[in-house]
Amino acid sequence: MKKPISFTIVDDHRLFADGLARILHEDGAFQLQKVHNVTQSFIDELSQVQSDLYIIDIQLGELSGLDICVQIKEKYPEAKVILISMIQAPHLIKQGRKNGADGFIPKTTDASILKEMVNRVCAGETVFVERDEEISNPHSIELLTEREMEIIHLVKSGLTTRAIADQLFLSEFTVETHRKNILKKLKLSTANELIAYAYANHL
Amino acid sequence: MKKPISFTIVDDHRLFADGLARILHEDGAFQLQKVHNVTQSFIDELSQVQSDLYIIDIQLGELSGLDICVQIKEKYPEAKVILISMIQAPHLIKQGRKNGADGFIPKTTDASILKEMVNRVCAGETVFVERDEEISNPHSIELLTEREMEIIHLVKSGLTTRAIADQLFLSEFTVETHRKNILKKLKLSTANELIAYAYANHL
DNA sequence: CTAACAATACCTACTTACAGGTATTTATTT
DNA sequence: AAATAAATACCTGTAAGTAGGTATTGTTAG
Repeated sequence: MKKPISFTIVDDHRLFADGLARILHEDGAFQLQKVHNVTQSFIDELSQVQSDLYIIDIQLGELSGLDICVQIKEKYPEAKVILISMIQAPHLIKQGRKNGADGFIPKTTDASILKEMVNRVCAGETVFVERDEEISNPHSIELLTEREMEIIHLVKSGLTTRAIADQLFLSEFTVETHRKNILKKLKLSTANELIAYAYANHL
Repeated sequence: MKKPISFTIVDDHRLFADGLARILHEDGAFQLQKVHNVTQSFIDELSQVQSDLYIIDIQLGELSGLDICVQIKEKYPEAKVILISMIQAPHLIKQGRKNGADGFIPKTTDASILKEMVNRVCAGETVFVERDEEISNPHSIELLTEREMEIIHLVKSGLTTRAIADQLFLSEFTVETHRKNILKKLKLSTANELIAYAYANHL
């Protein structure tokens, strides 16, 4: 007889969490807690109820499941964390590993795979389901440096070169250089295209 | 004893569809068909199996559930269609009504609400769950005209004023005027901000 | 009917972005 | 020790976008 495993599902999509709960329930898991209204105050709730396993959606509106993963691992280093995402982008998986997650699964996979994965993670394995299909320019994305990714995030939020330079305490020239290198690497020609690209590829 | 209702779930997120299937199954629904690999060839499949109710996700990667709704309503005018979406934006709900859907529900609602909704829709009602919280500048969005929305879509995809003008057979001046009016209405100052805004608010 | 709105088009002055260079410093790798 | 990559910074010329106007036409609501 296996020992009981307690789960916590963190997802602002109740319908998804409700369905997921039923899937896991079939498998004999209990003490199933669901968290929907994911706010920063969720961190406080963490200290009240500890689970053996946390299943966390990455795309949570305001917050990122990647950050919550870090917070949970800090509080409960022995707890298992599985990240779930709408998209299976390499950079998300990479970041998930960095943040100490025990597993990653895209929402495009099915219930049986999740169940198998949960069992393996609870047994101590780490299971990262890699992308099953490439997104547009995967190679190009890999080429980008840390600093360039940082610049992209700022461009994406609508900032001008001037504003980015101020924020990062850099020269405008430097920011423009980074910007040009980014455009060259991604084979784009304007900042507008870059923003569209970044959103489309969830950079 | 109620007559049996057949369902079809259209969603590229298997995990969501699997969970949803279990939620609906509890309610005594059967002939449950799930469609995951949603491609344009799905239209062909439609002619093979007819359901009483179609539950369709709007965000399907390449395709839009809004389009599939139209196609289903054309083939089976008597079939019920419920749209599901990650976001409860007014423009999506509006478009859903236009496209003949019988209901709309955001993923943030829970299983019990969905069940109630399914029952009501099958009974002939139309049920549109409106947004329970406002997104950033809801009033501003309403102010936008059809043409302005069209321009936004093109700006959003990274096109320049010149390219937009060519595509719409307009003068560059005209496009610039629209652009300025959009920025004024949304209280933004650059195209970059507009793109970021459009993506963030799923315009 | 007429006031308001939407869509169209033009103008000038100013700001920001882009293309295509060069160049220095630091850290890492061979 | 030399080569490579990353991050930094600068320059010039050209292209594109923004601010703040004006103005005409057609349609719609009061």
